[in-house]
Amino acid sequence: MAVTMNDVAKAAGVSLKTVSNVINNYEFIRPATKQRVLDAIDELGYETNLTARSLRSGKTKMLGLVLADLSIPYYAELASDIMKAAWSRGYRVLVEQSGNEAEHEKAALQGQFRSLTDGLLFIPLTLGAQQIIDAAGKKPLVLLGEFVQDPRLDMVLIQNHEAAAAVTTHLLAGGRRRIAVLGADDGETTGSAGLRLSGYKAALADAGVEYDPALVVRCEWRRDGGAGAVARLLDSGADFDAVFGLNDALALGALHELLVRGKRVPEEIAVAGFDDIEEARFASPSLTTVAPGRAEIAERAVELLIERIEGNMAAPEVRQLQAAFELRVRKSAT
Amino acid sequence: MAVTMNDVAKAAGVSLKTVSNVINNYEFIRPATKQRVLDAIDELGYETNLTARSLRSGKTKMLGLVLADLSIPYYAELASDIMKAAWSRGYRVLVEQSGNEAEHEKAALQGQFRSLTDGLLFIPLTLGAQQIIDAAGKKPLVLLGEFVQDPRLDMVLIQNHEAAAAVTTHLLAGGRRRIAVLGADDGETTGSAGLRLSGYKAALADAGVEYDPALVVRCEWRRDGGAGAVARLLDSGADFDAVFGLNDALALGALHELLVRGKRVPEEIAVAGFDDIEEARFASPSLTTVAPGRAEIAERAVELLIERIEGNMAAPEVRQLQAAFELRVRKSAT
DNA sequence: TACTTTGTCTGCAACGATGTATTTCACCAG
DNA sequence: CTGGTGAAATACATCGTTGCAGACAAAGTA
Repeated sequence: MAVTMNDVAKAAGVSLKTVSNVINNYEFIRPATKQRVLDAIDELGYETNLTARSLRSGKTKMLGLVLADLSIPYYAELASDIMKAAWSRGYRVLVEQSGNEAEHEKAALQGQFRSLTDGLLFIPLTLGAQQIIDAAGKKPLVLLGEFVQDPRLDMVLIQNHEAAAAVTTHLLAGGRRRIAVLGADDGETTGSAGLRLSGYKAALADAGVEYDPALVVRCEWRRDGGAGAVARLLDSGADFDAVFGLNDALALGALHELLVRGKRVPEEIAVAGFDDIEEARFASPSLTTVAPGRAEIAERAVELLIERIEGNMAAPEVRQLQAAFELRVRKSAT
Repeated sequence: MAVTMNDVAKAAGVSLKTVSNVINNYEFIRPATKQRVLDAIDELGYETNLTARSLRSGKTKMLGLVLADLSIPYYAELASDIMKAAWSRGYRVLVEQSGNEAEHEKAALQGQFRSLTDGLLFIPLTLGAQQIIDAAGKKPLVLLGEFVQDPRLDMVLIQNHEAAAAVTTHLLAGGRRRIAVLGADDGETTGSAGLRLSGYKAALADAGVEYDPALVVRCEWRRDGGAGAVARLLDSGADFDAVFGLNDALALGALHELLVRGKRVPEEIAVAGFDDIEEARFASPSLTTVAPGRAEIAERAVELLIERIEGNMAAPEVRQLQAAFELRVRKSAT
């Protein structure tokens, strides 16, 4: 059997509660007593049973993180940052993969996953604001960067519109006029895709360049999606001199397909992405993209969530933060 | 306050214990009673408090996973697979990033992290077998794929030697004779680096090609490490017609640097890696590499660990499994 | 009829910590 | 010497489950 507080208490000749007090840094303990307890802890190799503490205190010191899939580089990198941010504040992170399915997202918002965590960081992909509000329990919840915008929810936002506009403006400045967009529907206006598309449109309008819906291609936000979309564009004989992948995976897939097809990048066709994943820097040619402020998002989201958990949840003023983005100009679109 | 078993019991007009029995599928319960309890659960929206269950039962239904960093694609992809494998068996995974530091690895083996999990999947990078055995508690532990080999520990192994030999043989078959190796020390014989290096040497020997220590470059197993290593090779005027990165990140970094320097790949210099991360398929040119059986490793490791957790731990026969590997020939080295 | 067996359900204690309320004690002012 | 004060330590209940032992019918056996 494991060593318990009781064992320590006996060894140190104090009450169980005093041991608890020492461990929790209770203010009023005589240094001598404290030392005696500490020695006993050392000697017996005692370690607090976190499960018991959780049951009693109602806190687990764990944050939940719901994302589509860790095998997607952007999420993996974000998760890594979030775990570090949480760790430095004494929290652990329990990751749940939604696989981009509504059922899984809903399950993560409610249910037992919640009971294991003190609060949730959630990157919604299929659920809308109302569904989230309906499904979510009472525990703190912070939405991340992507899909949903709603005045009733705490969130840390990516500047989807502005950053996409910046990318587009950069392509336009390079003399490109026929910029294909990968990963959106022509009519889309909400979610990451919609917001980024609207940024693209706004930049075109600013530059007096006409918007051509034929250059907007719907596909999965993965490398193979990007590759397939570009293949279809080329096969259809569409005329374009640049490709804007709404995330880096799309852009990298497109880049690959273009090169395979013998197109020169950026001479014939420029390519730009969105996310600035590590891979972008080492692509050949290196990928021009926009860094949405991943580290800042992780940091602020964790901070905000923990504030909600530990602070008076009574202060119900919704907080919505925006991360600063930064254009990263590289070889694929100079 | 949350709904407890007691509330359900009252609502259903049975004892608390009966509710517990229903939830745990105890055999002898009259269907009518069972239904009444189930209805009450539904009506009240009861959900088991996992913390309380853990405290009482001593099981958390969580597996720990210790790896260097989720931002490294291979680990992220492996983690994703592991989480899915665990999920399908009713377990969750709690990830801990060691940051490749001995202190963190040790901390994860002992301490509170252990108490949150029923067993541990561990990818050791700095700790040796003896240190692991000394540090580890009594809970089940399965080592993954990489570093350590020891008859006293359960593990699922990558065929480092054989797979590296296969890659080297492939390069040799393509007519390459001066194959640089990135990510190892000349003298190294243990760990992933040592084992892969020895596979490389063996393949050379088999082909009657002389081993040149000057072609073995030590560096960090990251993209920038690979890029830097190749840069140093080129600057030193070394003569080589192929590069074998001991993992894909190294190879991709090297590939990038070679192309930046105007080398033609694979015509002048072939490049091959190890791991077959998703990114390898979409590099330009696509990366020849070896798939170490990631999905199988995840599956078997989880299976083995859960077997240890749930089975009689009394059966102390150490199990060491090997995953099948597969060479993936692509454009960077045909 | 009396006694076991089987099925169904219940009560109590316990997992290992923390919150609240309370007690003990030392110290100092009046 | 008493009373008041605050520091230091303690007692007890409690968080929400599950393990264990037992109660109590109904059914089977002798």
